[in-house]
Amino acid sequence: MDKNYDPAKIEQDCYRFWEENGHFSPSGKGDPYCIMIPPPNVTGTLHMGHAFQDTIMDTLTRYHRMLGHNTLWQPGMDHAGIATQMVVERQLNAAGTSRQELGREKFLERVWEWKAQSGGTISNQLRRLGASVDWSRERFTMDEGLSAAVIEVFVRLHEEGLIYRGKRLVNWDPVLHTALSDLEVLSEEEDGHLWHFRYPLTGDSGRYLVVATTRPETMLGDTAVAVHPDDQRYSNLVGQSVELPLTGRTIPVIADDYVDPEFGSGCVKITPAHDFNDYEIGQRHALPMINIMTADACLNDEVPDAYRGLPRAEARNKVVADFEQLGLLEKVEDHRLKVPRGDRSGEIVEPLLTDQWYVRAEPLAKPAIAAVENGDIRFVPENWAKTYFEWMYNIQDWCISRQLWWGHRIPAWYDANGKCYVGRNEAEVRARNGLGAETKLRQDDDVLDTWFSSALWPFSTLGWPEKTPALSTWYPTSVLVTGFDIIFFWVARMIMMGLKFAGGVPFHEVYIHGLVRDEDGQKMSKAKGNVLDPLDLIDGIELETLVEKRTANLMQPHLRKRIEKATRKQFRDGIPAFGTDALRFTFLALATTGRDIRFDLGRVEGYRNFCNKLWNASRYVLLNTEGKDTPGDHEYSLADRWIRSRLAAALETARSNIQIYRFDLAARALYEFSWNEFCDWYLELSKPVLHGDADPAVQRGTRRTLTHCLEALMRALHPMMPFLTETIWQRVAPIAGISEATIIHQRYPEPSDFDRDPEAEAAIGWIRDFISGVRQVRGEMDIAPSRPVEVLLQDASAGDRQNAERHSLYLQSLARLSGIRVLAAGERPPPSATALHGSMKILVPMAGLIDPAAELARLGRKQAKTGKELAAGEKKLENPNFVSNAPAEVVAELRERVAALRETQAQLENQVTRVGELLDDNN
RNA sequence: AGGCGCGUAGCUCAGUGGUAGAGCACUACCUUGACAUGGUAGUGGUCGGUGGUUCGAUCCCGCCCGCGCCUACCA
Repeated sequence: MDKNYDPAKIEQDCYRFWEENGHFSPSGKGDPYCIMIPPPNVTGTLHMGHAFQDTIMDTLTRYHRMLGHNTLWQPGMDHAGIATQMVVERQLNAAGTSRQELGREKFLERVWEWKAQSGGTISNQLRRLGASVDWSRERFTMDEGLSAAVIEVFVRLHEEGLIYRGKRLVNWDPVLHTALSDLEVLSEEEDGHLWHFRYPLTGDSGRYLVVATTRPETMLGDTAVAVHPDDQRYSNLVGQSVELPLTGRTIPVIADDYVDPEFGSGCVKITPAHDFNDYEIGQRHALPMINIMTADACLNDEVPDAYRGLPRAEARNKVVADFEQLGLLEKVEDHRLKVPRGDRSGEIVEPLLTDQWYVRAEPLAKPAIAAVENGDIRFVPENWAKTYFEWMYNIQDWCISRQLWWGHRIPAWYDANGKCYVGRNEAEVRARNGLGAETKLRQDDDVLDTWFSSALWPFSTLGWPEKTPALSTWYPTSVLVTGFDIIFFWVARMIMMGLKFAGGVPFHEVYIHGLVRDEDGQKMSKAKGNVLDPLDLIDGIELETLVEKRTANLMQPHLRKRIEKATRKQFRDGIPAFGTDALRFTFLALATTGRDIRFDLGRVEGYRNFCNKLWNASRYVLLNTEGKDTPGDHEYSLADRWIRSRLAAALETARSNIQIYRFDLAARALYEFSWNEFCDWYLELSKPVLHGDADPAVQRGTRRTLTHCLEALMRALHPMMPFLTETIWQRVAPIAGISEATIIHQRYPEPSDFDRDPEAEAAIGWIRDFISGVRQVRGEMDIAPSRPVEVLLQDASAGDRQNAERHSLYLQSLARLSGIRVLAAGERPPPSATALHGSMKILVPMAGLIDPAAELARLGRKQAKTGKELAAGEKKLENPNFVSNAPAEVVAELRERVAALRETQAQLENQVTRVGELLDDNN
């Protein structure tokens, strides 16, 4: 083995070995365990959030595989309708052509070409992350099988009346020319204005109502003015009408609870065709809906000539100018308002009346709510169930049509009269409706929302609607691992669809993880320029390359300077290569409940060092065991028994925490065991045994313990850091008598594989305290570690003497002692520095080593510390309420502690006196 | 406006009704034959503030301050 851990040398070979040998395939034996990957967008690349999520899923997958379960981690991607279409359109535009020029068929060919290329980026990233997905089962939402499932669901829902077509108000992207889901609309506060317009009252020249609006141009589509029914100021006007300026129309004044009398003038202009609230008011009052805009958000022919064809913004200016000219502009105020923008185009979304397809949500939501209420599905952490219910109780019908080309085309056909037929294909439609070849049918141009196919993902990937063995084996899946941001859009919809079509919940548990943020707590986004490619942490990246990467293809090029500056500041020397295992371990260590994670490079570095530590510990083990085995019995030393006991404890903690998704606690238990116990103490304790002339049977016991513990530790860590553990395991397993090719299918270690041994733990505790005591004196007195010292034991009990005798090999080696001498009762020791060990004193003679003044200072520090603790304890015991009310064992414990502290204090006092005398003598 | 979460060492984060912990950073010493991506020892915290419950609160409860997110939005 190399002296230093170098992830680049092992990781990719390791993955290739696994993949080529089909090690990720389900075993076909044991309880089924299945995770569906939340399909990433085929157009994109995996960001830190994905890497975090994938690490968690892979850890669960590998863990359950090692528990002997029939484990499937199902990979795949979604087709990301809008995003993908946009990318390809941009490519076409750059090449001087367009989607329209190419035509639908040719365009789709181009998209498929792009998909082949782009999808490769993500699969490569997944491989580099060590994801043990079953590649042979990879699925894509536009695959034939999945498309068949989409059509089947659409048709069945339609047959049941749960899908309908209607003219409704939708979020319309005027650049991309499609409806958007709420998820694709981002509302941010922006500076705007509030314009106050005067609407003259009909038949009463000179009197008018004042309405306030943030969107003056929409007044051309007003069909009413509303006031609150209880508003005294206007009650006499309800039922009358106003003359809508610029249009020559007369519109009614109506009363509706929606109006807030406190805001503005208390009068609201109502534009049912261009505002969601107004739309509902329009419904309630049967108001006409006048759509005044085109798909480009320009004014259409419903408005007076002067405004026709104007873009929204220009129309706004002209309307305001015209009001001013007419003397109908009351005032203009500055106003902050939330502006909804399409997240892809960045353009302001226009509420627009269009023909769309909808899923009737309420009947589907009912059983989906029940499934969480009755515990069929459990959220982890549980809090998220609230978020889920919140949405489900207020669920709206779901607009599933999109005016795109890339996606599942809606299986509906129209005849010449516009009559609509739904069916699995044209032939079925004709057959069912008795339509002969003479009837011309035209398929709906629109496609379905990507989320519609994603909602079927847990069962469509397993072969539904066919009754496949995979479906019956792995559905319902075990757990869904995802972010909270898509509980509404994806999780809830999978539950509804799963219950409706697959005969049960799609998963039993939903593990919701936090968001990965940058070091300043900012959300990572391309626009902010603070995104990190997980591969850049794995392989490292030069500063210049990183700057280039972050500033390339910016939507808003003016941000370039700021991003570059921030990047140069944060990553002065670029990013070093940490390797996948370190990155994964970092994610897991930070995966606490319900909390976003701030990504901290320092943590990754720390865990990279941990990898190196494991690497070198293994090197030590191999160096001392490989080819060193000799036949004969073995005997376990105290240290052997101790480390086995500690390993059992660590395994217990690790296992129980993985079960409850506390990866941070599991990771920490194994980290602490590895570093603080196995490396810091056990390996050191093994040295005097192996390098000395110990009994060969004991040496065999130690070698055995070294290999067995390391081998088990590698298995315990494997789900978290797969590459390092596989590499080391393959070397150490044969020595432990295991002759198999890979760690992947080995059993996850159990606490009962090793014996708990309280006696050994106590004994090693004594030894550690002894060694630490000497080291403290050495450290604080600046005695060179290379210089052996002799220690004297004063007031040693029979047990102490026995321990010192029995464990002298350990003590001498780890504390670097030249000898241990027990002082006879009453024997006066030479001037010494002291370490207290229970009632025993470990004395390090000062002669030539220690400056009495320094020892005095050190004792002083100890006294202060002990004194403080003692005072607090005594104060508590003096409180009669405490003594009478606190549990007896708590009081007893405190009494003991205080007694011990008094003893310590007295001994320190003693030493201070003695050293003080020495100082006086010297003077 | 409603909901959720957070506030613990300089930084990133664990944690518990009864002696406050880790990693990184920092200080001193050390290249001892697994590892300087290391070792040993150490410095560092009125656990956001304030009341209450309790013998005892960093932990439970109320209020306040600060931060973040989500949902609904005021035309």
